[in-house]
Amino acid sequence: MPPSTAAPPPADDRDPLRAALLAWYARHQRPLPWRLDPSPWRVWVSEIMCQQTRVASVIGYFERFMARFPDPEALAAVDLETLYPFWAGLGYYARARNLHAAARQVVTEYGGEIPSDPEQFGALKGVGRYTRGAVMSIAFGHRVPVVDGNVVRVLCRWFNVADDPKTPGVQRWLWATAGALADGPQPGDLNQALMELGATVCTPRSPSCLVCPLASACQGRRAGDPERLPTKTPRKGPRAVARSVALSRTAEGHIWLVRNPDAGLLGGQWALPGAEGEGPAPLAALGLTVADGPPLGQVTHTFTHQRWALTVYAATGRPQVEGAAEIAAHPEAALDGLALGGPTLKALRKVGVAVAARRGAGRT
DNA sequence: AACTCGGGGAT
DNA sequence: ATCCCAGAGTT
Repeated sequence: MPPSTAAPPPADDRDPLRAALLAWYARHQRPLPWRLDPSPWRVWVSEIMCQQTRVASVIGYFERFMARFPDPEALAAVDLETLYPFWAGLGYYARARNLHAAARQVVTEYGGEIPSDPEQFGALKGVGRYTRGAVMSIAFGHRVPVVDGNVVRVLCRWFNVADDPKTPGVQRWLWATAGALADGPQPGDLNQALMELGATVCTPRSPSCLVCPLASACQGRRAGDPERLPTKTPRKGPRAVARSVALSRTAEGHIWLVRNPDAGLLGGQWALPGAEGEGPAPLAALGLTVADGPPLGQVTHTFTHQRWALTVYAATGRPQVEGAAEIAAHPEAALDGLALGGPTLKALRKVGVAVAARRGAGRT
């Protein structure tokens, strides 16, 4: 029923639970680094890094990033190639490019000061409705909502919403309901409380309803089996892609790598030269001479929408890859300082090239 | 509205 | 193996 009414719950139902959420959050929040010092820049960077990424895997990247880029000016002053190693392994590299562009916007348009106006901040590259709400509420205290995957789950269970949350009607209801909750004291804490609850209590599977501050009001629980919510849409499986890549060394033993163009998959990341297809033929098309004998190894790497089967061949020669941003031979000792894509990292390890297990360890 | 865009932790 | 995560941009 809630989505069809498209109205937030009445205030007198909302306020006691709002207080319960804030009390629960004050007691049970995780001590995350950006909560120690919630400056606009730190909150912004944390929100970008956390997009579609678990908090636990962000923390290390966040600390290294902030040590090297303590403010928008520091990021605006470097080029993308300097930034990429700090993002390598975190995924979704357009986030890094957009943040870099946005930092330059802040410097040129706002004198280096992050705008506190939601309209202005929301116009920056890579800042969508969620990130705008998060930074504006957490760092500036504006009473604006956030709706992320956690909030969707919490609200759909709380109000027993069985319709697909991706539909426009439910989206409107979600933002309106989250907006009503955020419209009060401590909007940043309230927003974080909803997300924290979704991340630690109202989890996708096996929610801990017994310790939930909303349990008595939860309509999804009252209706039975809150775990069925939110309704999930069936997703397509990844498309299978066969790729051949080459381990080609110079006379000095340096390894030929190519850097992907910024746009597209693994944008800006270094990779072993290769192409779609099976066997040595795709590599010969790159001007490489493939050694006789069996391939050096095989690895698989699954993205959201593609499943790569990578075959590594020993080869000689300098690769000629159409559209590459850069082609260069690197000594093995220098590989750790490069932004290496996931599939290449796996392939190098598979064929015995030592690469540090630690990811995102940018030079400082 | 449907795709693209990563990687990993939890189950 | 599957799910899904402090989403945004493009088509």
